[in-house]
Amino acid sequence: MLEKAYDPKAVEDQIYEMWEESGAFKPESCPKDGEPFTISMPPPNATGQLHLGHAVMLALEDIFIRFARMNGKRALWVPGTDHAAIATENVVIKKLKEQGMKDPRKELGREKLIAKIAEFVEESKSTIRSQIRKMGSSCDWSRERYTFEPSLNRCVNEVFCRMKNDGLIYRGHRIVNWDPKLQTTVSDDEVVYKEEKSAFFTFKYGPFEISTARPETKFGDKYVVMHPKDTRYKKYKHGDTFEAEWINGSVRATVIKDESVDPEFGTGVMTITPWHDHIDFEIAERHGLEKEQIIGFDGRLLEIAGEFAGMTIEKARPLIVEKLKTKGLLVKVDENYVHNKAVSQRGGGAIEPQIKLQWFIDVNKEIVPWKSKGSKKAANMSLKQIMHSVVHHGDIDIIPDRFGKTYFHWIDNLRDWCISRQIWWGHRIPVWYKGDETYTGANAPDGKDWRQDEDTLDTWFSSAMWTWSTLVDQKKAQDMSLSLKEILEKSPDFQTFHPTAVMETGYDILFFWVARMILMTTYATGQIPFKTVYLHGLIRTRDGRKMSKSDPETMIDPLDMISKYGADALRLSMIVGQSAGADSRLYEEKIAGYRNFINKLWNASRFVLLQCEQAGIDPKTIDKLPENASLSLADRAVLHASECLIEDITKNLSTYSLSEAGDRLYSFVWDYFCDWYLEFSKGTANHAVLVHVLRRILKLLHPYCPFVTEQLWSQVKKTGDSALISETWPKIHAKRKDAKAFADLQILIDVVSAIRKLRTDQNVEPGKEIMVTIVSRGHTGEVLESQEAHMRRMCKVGSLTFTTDAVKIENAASTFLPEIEIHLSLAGLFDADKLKESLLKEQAELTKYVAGLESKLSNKSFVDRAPKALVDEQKSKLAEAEEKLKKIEERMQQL
RNA sequence: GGGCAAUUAGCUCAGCUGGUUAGAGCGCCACAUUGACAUUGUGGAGGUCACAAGUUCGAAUCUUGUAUUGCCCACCA
Repeated sequence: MLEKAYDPKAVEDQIYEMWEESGAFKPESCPKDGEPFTISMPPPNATGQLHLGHAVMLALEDIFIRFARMNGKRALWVPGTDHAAIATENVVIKKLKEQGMKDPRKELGREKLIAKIAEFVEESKSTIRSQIRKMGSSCDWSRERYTFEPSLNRCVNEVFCRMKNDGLIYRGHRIVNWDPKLQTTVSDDEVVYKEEKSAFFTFKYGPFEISTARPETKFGDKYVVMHPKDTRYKKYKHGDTFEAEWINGSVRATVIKDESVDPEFGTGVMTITPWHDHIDFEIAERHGLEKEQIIGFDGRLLEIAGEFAGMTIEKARPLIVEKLKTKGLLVKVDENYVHNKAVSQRGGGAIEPQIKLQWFIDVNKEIVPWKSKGSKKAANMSLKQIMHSVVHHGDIDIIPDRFGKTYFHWIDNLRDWCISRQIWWGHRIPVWYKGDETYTGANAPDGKDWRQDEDTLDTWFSSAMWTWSTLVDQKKAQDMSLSLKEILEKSPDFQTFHPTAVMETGYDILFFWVARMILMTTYATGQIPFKTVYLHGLIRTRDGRKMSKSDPETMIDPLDMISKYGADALRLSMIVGQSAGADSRLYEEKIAGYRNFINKLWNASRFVLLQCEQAGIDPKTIDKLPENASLSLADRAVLHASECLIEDITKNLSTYSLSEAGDRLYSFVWDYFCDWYLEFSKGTANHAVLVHVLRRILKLLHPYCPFVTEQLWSQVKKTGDSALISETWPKIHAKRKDAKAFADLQILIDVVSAIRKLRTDQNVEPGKEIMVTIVSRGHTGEVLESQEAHMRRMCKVGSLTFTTDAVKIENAASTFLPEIEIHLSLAGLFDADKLKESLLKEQAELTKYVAGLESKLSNKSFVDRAPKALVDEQKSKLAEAEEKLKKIEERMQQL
């Protein structure tokens, strides 16, 4: 027999092991003719700890995959980890510094540092793996991949080379986001802006006044730019030159007219620093102006700064201002100027735009042949256009769809993607140099002195291939005689399981990752990476704040919660009540609430088993259900309800409405199955129905709470049935539907509730037996009479009298339902005042209700225009209410 | 500056294309408890659905505006 309370700790690990050993996670265990259904797990960073973001992702994907598996699909969930280039290198360098190394990059050199990082990653990976298991994730570990393993590296190199040959990857001097702290470039998406108050200076510059928050960049400024239509500066012509006294002496400056200048801002005139500002760079490009580097890659001023050369910006800024002031060039200072400072998302340091020789992906070159399903014909498109097309034409659905708009907006503003990074941990750029010669390929060409490009690729370059690079055959991927196309053709997994079914991830990486997977996969394979994108929101604290590592009070550690409440409870707490794309709040009481639910399910099952045991029946022998005709009212009603339940849950899960389905299951189990059906079953249990319905519940609930359902399944499954994970999804039996029985039982439930309320109103002592007289006619009367035993037990009623005639009532509390009068006799206990009070209250409510209905029904427009069924319904409701009101009035008179 | 969303009970949230007297969980109050379950049961209190106008026979639901909050994008030198 089961323990009194469910103890997740005692069973979860064992069950997981059992699943894994049984091979149930592999698609090979699914029916051979099943439709493939694939999910690529967004690979957690190999360095990290499992956090709530991962937990919610794992829970959602596991539900999708288990549902698909139980529905006979060949379900494959590919797990893996990401080498997370910058993030990982940072973590390891930080650790090495803590261990006393001053500059690990210099001290170790490239080879050794990479080895150190690799070593560290291997350790962390096993932590992540075990944490993923703790969540109950049914992913195929035999297919686990890593973004930095040889087969993926091959894919990266192949795609890079092809893109370069197609002219989609180019190398050029462009302005990029330089992170002086991490000593690397970062992409536009890796720059975040922080509001900052800083001094805003206005200086004299020749005949003009110019303003800046960054005087330290101004050494080389020799262009003043203004709007061509600005009348204040009409007398200056484009190309005019003038002498201006400046920081280190006089400079010769040129007037430039450009429409990008806002005449309303400041003086309407600005000087430009093309080397260190995106906008200035564009202006300079437009007019063919000279560009000069002012700040070095180490963040210090260069020779051009004269006496300030070698200083950091922080140090130089006040000195430069001071110097300009003594020269009489400082006009004013606004100390309260608020501007957005560009900061590195990874390193947290300031971003310094720089011009640098870097590798880029051209997103505007229209040379890739593509045809969306929804579009008429194939055309040569740019990567940008393909990204737009597949979502626009519905090849890919985004849930929730409002993110489609955000996605399009992002694409419209997309610039060429800088893919090179000056770090060591990552896929090295497969380009080789020797003198003026360049060679593109994974390996150096024959001959001496070929040097490989020092840079590595943006980590998202390789993760962008995740859905398919994880499916290539690893051996074939090492065969250098094959092209990428041939490798794909000879990879059975790729042929079977790609495109994947659904990509489930946080909306915060829609641009970073989802968009880039679409870009890379359509280009490299000619296929979309996934059919559906399901985006989940951020998990926040109870008061809506972001959980952050720096504030441990607010952090909820999923592993703590699992050991405290079980993985099932955690999963439910993150899924039920949350909708796609919306942030949600999580706190411990919520998880505890779902733990209670799991325990409720446990005990309900325990009750069922106990009933079987007492009757000497082995639940495992229970197979077929008896015919409907031989079942009790409650049995038929619960079977009907369970048919409806299957319908709803199946529909909701098929449309990714997980919260609705979870909520429905929760209230079915607790409010219907436990509170009513099991109560009815006490004394007159039908073991076949009990076990049958419980089995269904376990199946339907399994995707949500895999552990507890699997454990209970082992107790109630039919001999010969497999583990629940591999069971088939329940089918609907139309024959078992019996809406009439369901409605009849509802009458009974209403009566029982009404009697309970009377008891409470009258303060009837617990355990005290009471007498009840029920007046009802026709079918209702028959139903009630047939359920006498149940009613007596559930209401703790001593004697129950049924009659079809009105009765004379004295010393009784009364209440009225449609077609039913209930009188509760309480010799010596009857409190007329209390009854009066509650009748008065009910009368008042009812009067209001009746008045509302009457005015509605006397409204001609309503009667004419509203659907007839609605009008009839309201009419009968009115009649019912009026009758009830009459009865209450009569009863009041008697008192 | 541009865009997207949210505003319903003390708290966290449902409420689908307009139609019963607006729901749930937690919390609160009262009562119960050897019974599958105190990780429980029964009953209850608590909401003019942010505000205003409009469309409609009828609005939490549709339209417009206002306020507040949150997020994303751009970034003004």
